[in-house]
Amino acid sequence: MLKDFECLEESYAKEVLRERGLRSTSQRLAVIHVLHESGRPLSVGEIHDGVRDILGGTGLATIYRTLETFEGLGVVRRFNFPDGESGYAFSRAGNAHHMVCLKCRSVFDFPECPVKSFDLAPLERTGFRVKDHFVQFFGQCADCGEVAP
Amino acid sequence: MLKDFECLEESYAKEVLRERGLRSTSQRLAVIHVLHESGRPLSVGEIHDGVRDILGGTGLATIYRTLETFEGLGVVRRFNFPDGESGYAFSRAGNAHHMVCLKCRSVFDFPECPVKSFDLAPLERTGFRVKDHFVQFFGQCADCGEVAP
DNA sequence: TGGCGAATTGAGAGATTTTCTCATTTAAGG
DNA sequence: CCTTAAATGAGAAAATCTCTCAATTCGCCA
Repeated sequence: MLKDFECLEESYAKEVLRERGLRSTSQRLAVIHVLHESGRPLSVGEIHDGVRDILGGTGLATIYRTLETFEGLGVVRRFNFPDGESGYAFSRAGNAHHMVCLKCRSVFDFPECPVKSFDLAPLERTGFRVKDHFVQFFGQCADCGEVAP
Repeated sequence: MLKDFECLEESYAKEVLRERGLRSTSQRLAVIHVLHESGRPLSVGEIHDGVRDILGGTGLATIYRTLETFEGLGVVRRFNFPDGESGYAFSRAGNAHHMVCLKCRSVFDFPECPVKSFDLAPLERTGFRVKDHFVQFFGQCADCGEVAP
């Protein structure tokens, strides 16, 4: 099952699961597969549908559990769009910097962490100690820009 | 009603509502009042409880409608915490940069937009056109830092 | 390869959250 | 004050998420 479709993302997820002593079930791999194929964040319902297309009757609870597990592992990330919608997408651990196309909703990773060039001095002068950050840029991706400039 | 408690936030909300031809109802002002008093993002339930403490029986639907309205006006913003929780807090229009204390959950505005110092060139070289950004820094605020260094 | 034990899943009930409807109330201009 | 359209309340309905426990499946080890 799924062998013909195995992608880098699935191999990566398998490895992370094994490292943590968790099992690589067909359901978990199917979730990764669906997310990878889409290229944009998917809702729980969309993921559920996608997984059922591959595996047949899959419980909704399993989708929720799988997303929770993967989010904890840093393999999947939840995105919140400005309009209140949200979805899940594959994401290598630790990558918290994204460009989100407002038109096609695709998500692109940054070439490098942009926060490195942020001037945090005035911020920390207030006594706040920065431990983590989350950065999203919204706009229009190259493909959508060409179609409707 | 509420006159004795009127704060800057309420005046600001009133003004924004008037500009758009929307009414300053006691429910809407109470929502602002509750958010202002708390200083941290509140859940819909917490806001509902807070408003009922002031006004008595207030419909939950009104809270949802009010938050939606205010979010559209940029007066209120929804926050999504790393642990999946979320809440609403007062926020001047356009301010999309926040420091969130992971301990007390307070939200602080930035002294200035940190993205100004960010070099967008390598990013836009990929064809992506940046139109908006959303930046959150997570860490420990000055108060929480003193208590538990 | 076959079997064991623990992790994982399925199914559906249940809890929670959000939306919707429409009669009633209320803000704000005249 | 009066009028009128905006806004609310109440509860039903829809959507979303969680939980439980018996059945299944993965991964290890012989």
